[in-house]
Amino acid sequence: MQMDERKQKVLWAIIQDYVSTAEPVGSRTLARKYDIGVSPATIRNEMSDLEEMGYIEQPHTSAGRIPSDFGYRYFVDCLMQREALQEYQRQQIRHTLIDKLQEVNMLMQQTTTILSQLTNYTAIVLGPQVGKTTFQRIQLIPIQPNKVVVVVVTSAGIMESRIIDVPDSVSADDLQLVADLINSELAGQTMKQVRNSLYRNLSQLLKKQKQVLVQSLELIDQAMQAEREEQVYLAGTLNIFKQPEFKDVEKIQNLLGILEEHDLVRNLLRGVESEGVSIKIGTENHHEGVRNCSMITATYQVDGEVLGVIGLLGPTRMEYSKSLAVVENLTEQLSVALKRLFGR
Amino acid sequence: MQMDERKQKVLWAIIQDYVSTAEPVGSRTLARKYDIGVSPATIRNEMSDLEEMGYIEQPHTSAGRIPSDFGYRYFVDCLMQREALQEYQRQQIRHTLIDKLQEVNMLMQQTTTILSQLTNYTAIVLGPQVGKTTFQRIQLIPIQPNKVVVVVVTSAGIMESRIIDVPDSVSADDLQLVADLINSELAGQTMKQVRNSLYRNLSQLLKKQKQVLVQSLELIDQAMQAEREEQVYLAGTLNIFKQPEFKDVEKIQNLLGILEEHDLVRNLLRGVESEGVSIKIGTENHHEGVRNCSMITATYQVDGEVLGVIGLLGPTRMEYSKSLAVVENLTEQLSVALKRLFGR
DNA sequence: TGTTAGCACTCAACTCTTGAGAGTGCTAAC
DNA sequence: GTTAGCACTCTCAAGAGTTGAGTGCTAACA
Repeated sequence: MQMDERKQKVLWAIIQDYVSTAEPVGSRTLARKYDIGVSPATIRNEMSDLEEMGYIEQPHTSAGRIPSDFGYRYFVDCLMQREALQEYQRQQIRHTLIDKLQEVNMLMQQTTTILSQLTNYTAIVLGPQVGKTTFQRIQLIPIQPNKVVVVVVTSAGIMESRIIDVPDSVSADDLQLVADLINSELAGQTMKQVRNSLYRNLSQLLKKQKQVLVQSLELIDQAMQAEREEQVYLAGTLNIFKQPEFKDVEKIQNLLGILEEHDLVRNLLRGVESEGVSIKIGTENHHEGVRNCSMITATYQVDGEVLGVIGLLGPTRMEYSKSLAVVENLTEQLSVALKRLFGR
Repeated sequence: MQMDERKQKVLWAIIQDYVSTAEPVGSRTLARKYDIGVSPATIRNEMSDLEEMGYIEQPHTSAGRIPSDFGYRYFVDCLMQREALQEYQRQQIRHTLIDKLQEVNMLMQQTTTILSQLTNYTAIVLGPQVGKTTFQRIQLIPIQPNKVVVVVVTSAGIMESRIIDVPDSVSADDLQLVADLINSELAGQTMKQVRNSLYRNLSQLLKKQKQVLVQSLELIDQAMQAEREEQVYLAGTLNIFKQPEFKDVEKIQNLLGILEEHDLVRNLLRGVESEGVSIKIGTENHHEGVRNCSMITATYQVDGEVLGVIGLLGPTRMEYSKSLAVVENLTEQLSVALKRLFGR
C-alpha cells in the first residue's frame, strides 16, 4: 500500500485533532471539522488503510483512531510545517536571558524556566559540560583562626567551595604559598588534565603545608568529580498534571520519580544525537519510564563546541511544531548568552 | 461531660488504629483488637460521648469514627507516650551528619534527606539564618583579561559569587586595593550592619576603581538579599504519594505546588514557635493548603542562638510519637554538627 | 446505676443491568 | 472509486439491587 496525498491529509487531520483534544478521532469528526473533501465512509476506508500501515491505532473497537508513535514520526518528518516563533515569545526569551547573565547557574535555571513556561511541558537542561572547561584558580581564604575557605574557580565561573580546618602551625604565608603553587602548576588546564597531573607532580613538593595541600587537592578533585556530572536543571515538572494522559496517580508518581533521579535524567538526555536538534517519540526513548512521552532536545554550543543539552519532555501527543520552534530559538539565544559569559 | 480514664483508653485506641489503617474505626474493631474490657455496645456509648465532646467525628452515618484535629491535639498533649529512637536510627543520623560536615549546603541537604527517610514523610529544612552571621571577606579573582570572579564569604561559609567585567584600565593591584578596602572596612560585621554602612562609608573613597567597587558592593548587597531569605531544603516530597489521603490527584498537585513555592514554605515554617519543638495539627496551620496536614517543627541552634528550623510535613494521621523522636534527635545532632562547623 | 444483647436503621460500596452514543466494517448502489 | 445505509461492537454513565459495616435505641440484666 502506498501513502498518497489524501492519506497524508487524513493522517495530518487525525494528529491535529488528537493533539488538541486528547480524544480518539472518528471519521465523522474528521469530515466535519477538516476540509478533506470526501464523505466519512471514504475516510473510514483511508483510516483502515492507515491503521494497516501502522500510522494509527484503535484503543478499542468502537472508538476512533489515535496516532501511533510511527504516525507521529511520519508527521514530524514529512507533514509538519515549521512554525516561526511569535515575536513576543522571542522577546520574552531575550529578556529573560539578558537580565540574568552574570552567573551561569542563574542563567541555566532561567533558561529552563522560560522553556517550560513557553511550552507548558517539563523542561530539562544539562548544564555546561565542564570536562572541557579549564581549571582557573584556587583561592585559600582564612576566615577564622584555624579555618580556611577553599574556593576553586573554573573558566566557566563555576566553583566549588569548602571550609577546611588547618593546624595552628600553618600561617597565612603558608596558605599563599600553597595556593600560588597549585595555581602556577595547574592553571589553564582542562579538568581532565588537572586530574591526571594532580598527585603525580605536586604531592611531594611540600611538607609543612601538606595537610592544606592535600585537602585543597581533594576539593579540586571533588570539583571535577561533581562537575563531570553536569548539573541538571528542571522546571515545570508539575506541568505533567495538565496532561490528561497523566490523570492516573501511578503514572505521575512514576514520572516524577524519574525526574528526581538526576542520574537517570542525565542518561536520558545523553542518549540523543551528539549535535543539533533531535526528537524522540514514545518508544524511541530508551528509558522505559518515558515510553509514553516524547522528548525534543537540542545541544547548545560556544565557539563551535557542544557544551550541553536542553530538552523538553511532554506526552507523545505533543505540539511538535510549536515546541520545536521554542527549543531551537532558545538554544540559539542561550549559546549567545553563554558566549558573552565565557567565550574566547 | 468529663474525660475519664475509659474515654481516654477508647480515644487512644481509635487514634492508634486509624493512624495505622487509615480506615474509620468501629466499636466492634476496637473491642476486638484493643484491650478495653467492655463490650462494643459500651464502647459505642463512649464513642458517642467523645464525638459530642469533639474529639472524634463520623465521615458519614454508617461509618466508624475518625479522630478530629482536636482529638489529635488531646492525644499529643495528654495521651502520647514519648518514644525513644531506635539505636540504629540514632547511628544512622550520626553517620549521615558526620561524613558530610565539610560544607553547610551539603550538611543541610543530608539532614533533610535523612529526616524524610526515617519518617517517610516530607522533610523541610530552613538553612541557617544569615542575618546573624557576619560578613567575612570579599575576594576578587581575575580569571581572564577583563573578567573577575567576585566571591563573598560569610562566617557561615556560605558564599555568593559572580563574574563581572572590568575595564582594561583596572589592574590586578587595583583589584587588590578594592578588596583590601572592603575587607578592612566591613569584615566581622553582621549582614545587617554591612547593609547599613555600605554606601555611606565607601562609595566616595575611590575613583578609578569605582566600577569594580560598585559591582562588588552590589554583589555583597545581593548576597545579603539572597541570604536574608533562608535556603529551603526539601526531601521526600514524593512520600506524599504513599498516603492514602492523597490518592486524589488534585490534592497532590496542590501540595506539590505549595512545596515548589519556597516563599510559601518559608512562611509556613516561620509561623511556628520561636524556639524548641512545635506540633501544628491540621487547621492549626495558617496556610490553607496544608489544612489536612500536620507539621512537626524544631529549631536548631549554635551557642544558644536559633539559626533555623527543621520540619516534617505529613497527614494529620501521622505517627506523632515516632516522628517527634526523630525530629528531636536530629535537631540535637544537627546543632552539634553545625557548632563544629562554625561555632565559636 | 452502669453494662450488655438485640434489633431496626443508615449509608457507602459493589455488582449487574440497561440504554445512549460514538464509531466501525461491510455491502450494495451510484 | 465513492457513498449511503445498516448491523454490530464497545465504552460510559445512570440506575437498581445487594451486601456489609456500623450506629443508636431500648429493654433486660447484675
